[in-house]
Amino acid sequence: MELYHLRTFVAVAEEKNLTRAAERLFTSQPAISAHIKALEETLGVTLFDRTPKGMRLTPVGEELLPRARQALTAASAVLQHAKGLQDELIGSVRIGLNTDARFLRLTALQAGLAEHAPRLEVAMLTGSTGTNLPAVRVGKLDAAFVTGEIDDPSMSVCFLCDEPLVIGAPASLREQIASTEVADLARLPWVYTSPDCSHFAAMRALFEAHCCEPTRTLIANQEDALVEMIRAGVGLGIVRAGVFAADDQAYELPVALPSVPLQFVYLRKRENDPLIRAVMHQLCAVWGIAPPSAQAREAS
Amino acid sequence: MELYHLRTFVAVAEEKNLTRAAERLFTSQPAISAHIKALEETLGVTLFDRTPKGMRLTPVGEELLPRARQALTAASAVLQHAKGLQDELIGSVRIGLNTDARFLRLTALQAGLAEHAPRLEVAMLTGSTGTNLPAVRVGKLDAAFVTGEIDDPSMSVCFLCDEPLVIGAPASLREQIASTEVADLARLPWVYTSPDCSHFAAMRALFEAHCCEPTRTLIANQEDALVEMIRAGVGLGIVRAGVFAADDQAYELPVALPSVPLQFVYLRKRENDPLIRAVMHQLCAVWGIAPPSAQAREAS
DNA sequence: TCGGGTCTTCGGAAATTGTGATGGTGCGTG
DNA sequence: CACGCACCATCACAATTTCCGAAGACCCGA
Repeated sequence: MELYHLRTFVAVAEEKNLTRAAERLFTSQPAISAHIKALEETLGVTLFDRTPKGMRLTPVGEELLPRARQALTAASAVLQHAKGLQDELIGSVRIGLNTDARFLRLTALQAGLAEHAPRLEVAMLTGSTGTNLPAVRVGKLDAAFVTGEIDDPSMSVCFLCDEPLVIGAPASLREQIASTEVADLARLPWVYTSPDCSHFAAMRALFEAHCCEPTRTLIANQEDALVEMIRAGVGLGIVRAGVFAADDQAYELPVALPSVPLQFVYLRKRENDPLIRAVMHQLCAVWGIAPPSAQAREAS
Repeated sequence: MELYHLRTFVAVAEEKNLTRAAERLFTSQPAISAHIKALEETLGVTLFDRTPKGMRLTPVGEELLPRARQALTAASAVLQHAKGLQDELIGSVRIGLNTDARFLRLTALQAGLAEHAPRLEVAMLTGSTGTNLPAVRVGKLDAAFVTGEIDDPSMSVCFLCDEPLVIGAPASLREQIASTEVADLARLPWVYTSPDCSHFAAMRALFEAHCCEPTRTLIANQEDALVEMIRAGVGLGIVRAGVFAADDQAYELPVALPSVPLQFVYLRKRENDPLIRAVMHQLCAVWGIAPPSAQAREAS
């Protein structure tokens, strides 16, 4: 038994006439006849009395008709519901963070997503550039914020802004910092970041340029831990410019450092995934960037 | 969209694997793949994520799955319900009567039908041989009791018993009835039956045999009307033997009359109709007769 | 790098379904 | 009463769909 049997059943019951039912279903009268015959055979009952005036439901047919209608309704409900879900994003998206929410403009991103995909659950998961990248690769994250150059052909990278770096120093060390010569600074204690963090590369570049190596004190792989270490007086460290503004426990040293790019990454093979596209659309709106599709159009 | 699409959808969702789903549905794996693909296309959504480990429902698929199940359940409910109705008689049967219920053993017939076809509505419609026959012919009745020989090849006739006839006379005429010679009786007033009643034929035969014609007074085409006319003293009449037993307003004359057969008739072309068969089965049980199928077997 | 598992795609075979013509039947009408 | 008409059933054949087995692509774990 298939749905077309039931559709024919209902049509014939309503039209009481094979020919009209056939017209209504855009097919031929023998086809309709065969449907009814087949249905009667599989059900093991007689649905219609054949009269010279047409088809009249038997009591059994009368009793089965509402059930057939119900089945058809249930089937079309699947279709109906699917149409409703057609362009709606549901499920969840996991986005990896690598620094504080305000700088990443997360509230705006969240607001945009909530408006355009109200049933989409958004998970913002704090991490770092070093943990986010592999997480995106293996699918633990759908996308992530990272800093520094990404050289991975399987990743799509979206540049958001340049992130100026500074050397942060604890207020408690202010007296020991006589000069801002790098060689002098290297003799003070430093708080390291983990090697896969872009700050680490910046630090290495700084000291290599001056042929010296800083005193390694402690490794922090989360930015907030790094910031806290510096404020607590553990040592110097490289942080994003501005984090110590209006902070009386730490301050920025006037040393020129290269900036690192803040970027948003996701797996390149998912660039046409509606979920990714929706996130990118909102993200680009928040950051005032042309969306990837527009970029692709420009490139072509 | 057809039911097999939904069946496949559910099977794949449960097995999470095309190959196993194919085995469960006794078909090949490419067929299953095509079903899912077609369903996704008509629904306009992606139901599964294809992974190297198998098929995993997307959130959309997850949401549509229960609806698909519902549709399948509704469809199988049609089948289920039909199976239940398979051998059950429902609707109504209309049986024409031509004389009183006790003589026709209707309570036993009704009891038998009620037991074996509880959902069958039985209508016992009083009439007469003359009205019952055409009613059966045009389908106003499904079957009927009639008396007298039936010569109609389109009818199946089932003999029930011989019905002895007598001449009934009102007590008020007792003194005027000197002899029971037919010629004498013919001079008295008579209550006629309608010409299509078997009693009419009996009456004609009686008087023709004695070369006389009775005085026609009134025509009654319902047996109970006839009986009442006689009891009221309107005239003599031919009735079934026994109706005036223990009646002080009328009595039977000791005149030999031929008996007429009581029969049960229905359209021959409906002899294999389950409704007719059920009625005949019960009727034959009530009257201690071999059912028509048994008769056919004996004849062959 | 290989073997085993997955899903997809492909061409051709098989089954199903649909078509148009034809036949049988009952009904109403001239 | 015969004819035409409307109806459904059936038939042979065509069109479509569905199905199958093989081969391809991909990923994972060994």
